[in-house]
Parts: sequence; structure tokens; C-alpha cells
Amino acid sequence: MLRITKITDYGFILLAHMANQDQELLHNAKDLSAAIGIPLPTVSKVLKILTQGGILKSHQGSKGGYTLGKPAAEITAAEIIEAVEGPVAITDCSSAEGCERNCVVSSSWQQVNTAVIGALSGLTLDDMSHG
Amino acid sequence: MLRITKITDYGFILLAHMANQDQELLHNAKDLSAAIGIPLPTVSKVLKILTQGGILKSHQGSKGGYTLGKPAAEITAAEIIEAVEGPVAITDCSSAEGCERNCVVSSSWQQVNTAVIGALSGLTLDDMSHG
DNA sequence: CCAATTAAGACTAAATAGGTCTACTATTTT
DNA sequence: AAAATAGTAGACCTATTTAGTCTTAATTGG
Repeated sequence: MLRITKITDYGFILLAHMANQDQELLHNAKDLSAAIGIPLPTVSKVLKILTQGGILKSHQGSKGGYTLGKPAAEITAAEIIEAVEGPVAITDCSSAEGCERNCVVSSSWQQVNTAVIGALSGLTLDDMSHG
Repeated sequence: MLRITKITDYGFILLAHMANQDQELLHNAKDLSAAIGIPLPTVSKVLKILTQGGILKSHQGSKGGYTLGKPAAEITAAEIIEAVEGPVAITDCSSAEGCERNCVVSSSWQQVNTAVIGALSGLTLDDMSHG
């Protein structure tokens, strides 16, 4: 499988939607829910996580909402996945700290992992929102 | 996360162990379990899956066991993961059949997926078993 | 025939993910 | 100041997936 989770997938959809409009515009959870067709509580949860991960900036209170934390061309797929799911690692062997059991396959996994992160870092939100 | 499953991980360990020895040698599940320290029922399950996926060849009956289906240098990480987990796809959008909801981000995911498969196809069991 | 060994798949339990809800805090408007 | 709007935090339950074990059948060598 080697899949991203549904929450991450929703995150990409929400971010692509926001990137396709005026970047100064504040989007609230209710409007985004209506526009995209994902239930409000779920949208709210995803936006919260993206904000905690630094991808979005939030503005509380009446007339509040969310905006992108920086230009869409500077937000990469790697950053988004890390914000929602934590560090990208194919196996425990391939995490930054290395593999505690020091297995023979460890160094090979780190090569694969580097390649995967490279691919994800080369893709920006701007690329994705334009199809 | 973006992780392979534990079963796949065990598969790599078992295959690397087999690749490090005479390729004609028949390995039975019991000996492999003892050598690697994974419980017999689990080892047995993994070997069965790898056989169904075409990575291993099996020999039934007394004095039976498993051997690699082809030289270690010709078995790639991509093949092994596919054998255990099915087609590699980061999201539903990135699978070979494409995304039924035809979302805007679809074509970008296919690029990422191609890059990931490329990385996994460039790594052979022979590479991994030598560290 | 008998012992060893793989094959198939059912089954339980544990872990993860998905989704919702409630209570709280902050900001704007009236 | 009060009310309305919107984000914040985190608990909570459910569904799905994954891990691991077990049982029964089929195959082969001696």
C-alpha cells in the first residue's frame, strides 16, 4: 500500500482549494466544508492540524478563518505530509535516528527514503493546485 | 508515516538472510524462524505470501522448503513490496487505474508515485543483503 | 504407511485511523 | 457589556486494518 491517510488527503484538497483563490482571503471551516463536501467537524480537525504544523495561519473570533502560512509555491508536499503524519519514513530503519536493531538492510532503506523525500519535496502546492 | 507493514519488513529480513547463503539451498520455515528470531507461525505466513507473489519458489513435502525464485540481483524492493502489499500507490489518485473522483491534484500524485516506484525499483535484494 | 513440510484460510486480539462531540477561548459587532 | 461567530483542545466511540495464531488439508521422501 504505502499510502497517505485520509486526513492528509483532505488536507491536500483543502490546501489546493485555498491556493486557487486570493491568498489574503480568510477561509472559515464552515464555508470550506460547504465548498468541498467534507463534513464540518472533519474539516475543522484537518485545519487545526495544518495550523499546528505551521502550514496555515489562523485568525480567531468573529470574521476569523484561515490563510496559507506562505506562498503556495513555497509549500511542498513533503512539508504537508510531515505536518499531518509526522516524519516521513518508509521503515523504522529509515528514520533520522536510525535503526536500533542495526539490521543489515538499514543503509539501503535510508537511500530509498531520501529518494522518496526528494520526490515529495520537489512538488509544491502551486504545482498541485494547477492540476 | 508512509510506512511498509511489519509483514513486509519481515519479508525483507527473511529474503536478505536467504540471499546471503547458497541460492540453491532449501530453507524451511522452522530453521528460518530459529535463525532470525521471529515466531514460526508468522515466518510461515510471510513465506507463503512471498511464494504466492512469485518471489520465492516452494518445495512441498518432507525435506521441502523455499528458495529464491530468481537471482538476488534481479529481485527489486518494488517487487517485494508489491508481492506483499499489492500495487504501490501513495493515494487512490496515484494508482494505475487513476482517480475516480478526477480531482485536481491527481496528475501530480502520479508524478510522485512514479518517482517512488523508481527509487524502489533501483534497489535489489543483492544490494540490501550486503548492507 | 509415516513423518515432515508447505498450503489455505479461519479466527482473535491489538493497533490505528476516522469521525464526532463537548467545553473553552478569542474576536468582532451591536 | 453582551451576543454572535469562529477557532482550540482534547476526549471519545466506532470502524478498519494489521498482527499473530491455530486448524485442517495436501504433498513428498523414505
